[in-house]
Amino acid sequence: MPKSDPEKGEKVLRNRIQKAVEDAYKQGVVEGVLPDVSLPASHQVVPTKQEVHGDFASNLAMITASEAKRSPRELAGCLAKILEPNPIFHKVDVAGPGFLNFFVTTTWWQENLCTIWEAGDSYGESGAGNGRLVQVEFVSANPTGPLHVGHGRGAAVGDSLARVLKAAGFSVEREYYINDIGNQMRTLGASVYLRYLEYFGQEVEFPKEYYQGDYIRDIASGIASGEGDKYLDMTQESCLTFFIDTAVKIIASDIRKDLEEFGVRYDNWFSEKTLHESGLVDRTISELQDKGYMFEEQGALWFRATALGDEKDRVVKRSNGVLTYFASDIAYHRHKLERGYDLLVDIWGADHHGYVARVKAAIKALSYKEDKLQVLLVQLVNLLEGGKIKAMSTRAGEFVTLREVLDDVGSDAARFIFLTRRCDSHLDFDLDLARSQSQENPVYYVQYAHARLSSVFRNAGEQEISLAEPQDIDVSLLNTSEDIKLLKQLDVFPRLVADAALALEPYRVSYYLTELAGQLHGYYTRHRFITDDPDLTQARLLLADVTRRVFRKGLGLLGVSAPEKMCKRSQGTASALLSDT
RNA sequence: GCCCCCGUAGCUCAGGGGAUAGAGCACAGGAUUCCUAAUCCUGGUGUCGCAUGUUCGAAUCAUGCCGGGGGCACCA
Repeated sequence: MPKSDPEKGEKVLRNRIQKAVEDAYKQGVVEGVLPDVSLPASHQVVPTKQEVHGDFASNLAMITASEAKRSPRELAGCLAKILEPNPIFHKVDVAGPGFLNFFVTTTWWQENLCTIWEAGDSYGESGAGNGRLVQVEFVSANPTGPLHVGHGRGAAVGDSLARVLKAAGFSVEREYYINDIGNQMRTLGASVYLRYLEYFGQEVEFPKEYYQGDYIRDIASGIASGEGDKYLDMTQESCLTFFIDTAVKIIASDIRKDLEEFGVRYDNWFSEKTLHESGLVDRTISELQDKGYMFEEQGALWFRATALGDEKDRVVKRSNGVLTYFASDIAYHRHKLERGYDLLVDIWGADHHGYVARVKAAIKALSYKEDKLQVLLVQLVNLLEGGKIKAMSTRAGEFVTLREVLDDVGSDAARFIFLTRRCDSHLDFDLDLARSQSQENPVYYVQYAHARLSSVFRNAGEQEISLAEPQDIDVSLLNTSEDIKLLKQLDVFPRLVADAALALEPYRVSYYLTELAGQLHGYYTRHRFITDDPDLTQARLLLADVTRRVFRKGLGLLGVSAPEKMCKRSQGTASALLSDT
């Protein structure tokens, strides 16, 4: 058994093939069989989509054809002849309009398994991010009520993205921005105050625009039982701060608990209030004033966003002297930028897309490059039940909370489903599907693959079979088409993670895992891992071990558990979600 | 009206210059002496919204149009 070769891995293989093709062209020129043209930079060696096209394809013949004044197929034929003897190929084909198709030897894939094994639990990680420091800010829901399902999607996307970035060699921090100041807070405090009065039997008129949810009553009665009736004698104005602070504290801590139950932990909880208290908001505004990015009109102070790519100028301070939230946002992003991150990722609801241009304008005004900030807009979630959309009215406290969904379908199913779509596409979250303990539920499909492999090792343990050192294993026994397909799919993993990180698209991981699970299940029904032949058993256990690790790692990137056994959870009650109808 | 996103199989969606456009669900049939059948196998469907253009090549890029959603407040 040859030792593993550090020169292996999918990326290396591709680069090697690309170089081989280009060298072959030069050799052809020297030998006089190919016309002397400059090799275009657009030459690419790419993985193929179909098996019949081999493992990789080159488009060199097609893109040089017009300059070379020869037919692509003819050029490809010459190249193929030169490349054919290369030992990493067992075949080089000319196909279609002039593609070169490369079939890598099975030996390469088999030996590559040892390379993967040696990477251990770090397999899938890479240095694609070069240690660059990224901050991901997500959810950041106002602490005026519990999180709803839409926030859940943002949480799943943000957290998983952070995990993927970390695996791809970025340093990552997660941040939650708490809007704990401003008009909404006054409304929140006043809402609690009125419920507090009600608690003590006072007749109050509860305005429509106040927060209607029952949780407001809970907070009020909590205050009543903890602090008694001492606020009854005070004016609303004099005790409002207390009600605001208490309500925010309770709601924020509930939000935090919900998120933790969802597997999301933050490095920083950043308070908007502190931006004002430290004077950063005022300081930033006056600096932008000095730079000429501010002007006054009709008594208000405006940020000249149109000078920097936005369609409108934006108010920073209203004529009544009150700062807008945008003023805080400018200061907040400045604060983030000054903390030295190489990249800021903001994850917002799609309804905030009008905000992107103005915040980017602010970043430019602060003399930073606008691409320091990447905004991901997460589209709305439609909750489906019984094939119908459950309408969510944000007003009047009628919404399905994240907690209800978690209690109903569990964190794993919820996270997986949130991560099966690109974030800019609308997501139909089918509760019946998420709840179902069987076939249709995509999360179990992947988890079951992991559980099956775990079960194989449990059985091996019972038979006192343990995995030998890979160098003592004959990997050439992994020679069925299912073996080779699995080996190839495993090989793709690190590149997939790196690409997902660079594209800021964590959902790619769930696609990959679903595909890998399909291959594993197919393998499982056709072949046994534990066989009568000890050598074959060792080879297959090595494959099983590596595959299992990829599942564990991949599920970890989604924040989904990788169970050793599948066990039915107690059926959640559907009625819990219908309480608002 | 202006801006952003979307339009691909009956449904939900991948693919985002490359070859005969894919997967899941749904529908029908089949598979279990053997590591978990929450699994596997077989069966077919497409005007890639429409139209021009860019080129060796367009579902993919550009422009226009049609349709759906969202955004365009001294709101957040």
